Amino acid sequence: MAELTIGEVARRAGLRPSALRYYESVGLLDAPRRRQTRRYYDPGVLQQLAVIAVAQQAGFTVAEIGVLLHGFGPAVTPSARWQALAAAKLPEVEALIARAQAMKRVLEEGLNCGCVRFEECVIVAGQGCVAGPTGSPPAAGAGGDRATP
Amino acid sequence: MAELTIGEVARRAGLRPSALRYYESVGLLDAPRRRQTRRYYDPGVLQQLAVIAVAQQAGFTVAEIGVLLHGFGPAVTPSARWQALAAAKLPEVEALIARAQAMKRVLEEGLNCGCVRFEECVIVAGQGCVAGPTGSPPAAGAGGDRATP
DNA sequence: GTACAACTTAAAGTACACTTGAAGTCAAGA
DNA sequence: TCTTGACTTCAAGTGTACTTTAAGTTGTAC
Repeated sequence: MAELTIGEVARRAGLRPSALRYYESVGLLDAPRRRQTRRYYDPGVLQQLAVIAVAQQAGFTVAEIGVLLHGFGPAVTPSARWQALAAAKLPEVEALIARAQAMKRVLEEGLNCGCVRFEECVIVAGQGCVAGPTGSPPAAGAGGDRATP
Repeated sequence: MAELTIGEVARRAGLRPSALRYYESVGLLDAPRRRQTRRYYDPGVLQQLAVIAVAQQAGFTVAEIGVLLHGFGPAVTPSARWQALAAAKLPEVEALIARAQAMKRVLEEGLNCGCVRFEECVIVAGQGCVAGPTGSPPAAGAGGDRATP
């Protein structure tokens, strides 16, 4: 059983066949050999898909995974590519964590807020709620201006 | 200066005029009065936009913000609506934080990894890297099967 | 030989929050 | 009056990672 159909690969990898065709079309996966029109894969493709899965779990986009797998030319090792990309991605992920934690704080303040109308609630001004049982001042950043579009 | 043009409101709120028209079209913003075809806003719209901004920072979608502002009928106070929605949203945000922290761990393991080829690196198998200076075992969850699509 | 499942392609669809473009209207200053 | 900039509507486009659909082909079991 050295050959796998696309359905078999998809089932083992927990993907849909359409995802495998998509990965092939964007260059993440090498084109497998064919008989007539059908694709037949070596079992090693499952390892490649595992690499892709880990990269996705790390937050890389499909385009970035393409660079990870094939970018920078053959002189650069995969490990070096991963490290270069990971070093660039880490601040993004840290920013995501900070944003999500800020969301959580806003939600928790809202849960503890006793204001009846939004307008009387100073959460809106970025200074925490005045009427609720929580009086803890939130993180810095005066309200009013959002990120420039 | 009791009236603001759409450009003026947009500038003060840090948005584009198109965003205000979009908010109006999906019901987040009341339709302002018009002279001829042009929109003229009361300054109070800035407070409404601030509420929308806070809700967005809390992770609510535009549809959810619509419920927040107008949903459940008039018998329910805005505060009660916020609390109902925030209680439902909090687990989502906590899951987002957990996912992002998992991403960060994967990236950091990769940065400390000394493997030359992906295939020799056991990060792929979900057990951390064997060759690198870090020997810390990662979180649970055996590799192989991803979330069902 | 026939039925049926699994495969093939290309194009379009999905979700979200807007933005962009085209073509036209309006207000204000010189 | 003319110009210029800001506005109007409506439709289509953006980015991401795929999925879905349609229409046709192939492999396998009976």
